[in-house]
Amino acid sequence: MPFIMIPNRDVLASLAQKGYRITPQRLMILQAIEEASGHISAEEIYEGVRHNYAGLNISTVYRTLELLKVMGLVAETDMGDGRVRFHSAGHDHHHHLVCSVCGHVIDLDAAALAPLSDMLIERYRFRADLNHMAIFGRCEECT
Amino acid sequence: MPFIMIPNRDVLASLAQKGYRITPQRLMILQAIEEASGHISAEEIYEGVRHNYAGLNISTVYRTLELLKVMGLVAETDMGDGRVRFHSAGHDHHHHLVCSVCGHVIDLDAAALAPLSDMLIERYRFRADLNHMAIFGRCEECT
DNA sequence: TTTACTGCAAATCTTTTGCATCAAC
DNA sequence: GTTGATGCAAAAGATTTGCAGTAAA
Repeated sequence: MPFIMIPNRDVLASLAQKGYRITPQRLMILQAIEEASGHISAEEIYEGVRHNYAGLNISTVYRTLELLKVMGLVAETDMGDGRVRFHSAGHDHHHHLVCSVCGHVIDLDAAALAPLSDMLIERYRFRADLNHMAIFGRCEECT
Repeated sequence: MPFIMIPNRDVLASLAQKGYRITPQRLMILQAIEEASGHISAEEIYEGVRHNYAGLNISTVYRTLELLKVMGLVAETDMGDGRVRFHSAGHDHHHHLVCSVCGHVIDLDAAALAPLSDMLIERYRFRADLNHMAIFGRCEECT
């Protein structure tokens, strides 16, 4: 009953290898995450996929996201708006500068926080998972 | 109907000055935030205050926190456990290294992130409000 | 006296869960 | 045929809101 789907070979292999099943719902949810330019919420994935497959249930989205998260295939970021957002872990790591006033999000590449990461390990023996990070503040326009 | 209360002159002055009223509930909520060593949730404030004043309602706690937040008297931090935590904005700024495995929280003083803050302003014109920041990762024990 | 604040109850919103059915392997 | 996945509905947990009564100034 599904439609077009762009399988991500690596992800599908990871799932199959651990005995998880490749279902149309999972394929469509994965596709929605891949296609999203960046951060996408469970509700947005749900709405997006329903355009092709109205039968999808929101709990399936949450269960799939939980699975992908545990497998390290997607990462989540809390942008402070009361819902969690996801992005493909395969994409290059990046961070988010979130403007508290206008909500604008500036992406920041991983390298920009390398010094911070190094300092935390050296001084606190704390291995920061900086792919989960959102930094709040004010953007240039809202200063 | 309240009990002892340790008024914080600055905060009380700020409230009165803007026409907000000084109520026993607000005094007790403020006291609870002041007494908390660090981050405290709405539910914890509620439970703490109820020891002295059983009549308090949780919605009053949320409304007071919202007011104090807008006035810049308290700051909030999302430690990733599904509820927001607060601390007095008057206290010296600090940050949190949150272990995703054991939940342990290491405090980090503001100075440690000054280089990051400078870099974000210089390179992105983004004024980070680092008092709202929690960094997730793994602590030494959980590596 | 005026009107901001509170308590109460109900509503919202996101995320989770139990269970019977269904479909991937 | 097995058993993991899905849909449905209901639950859970945090936070918000409408409203009428209460109390701070």
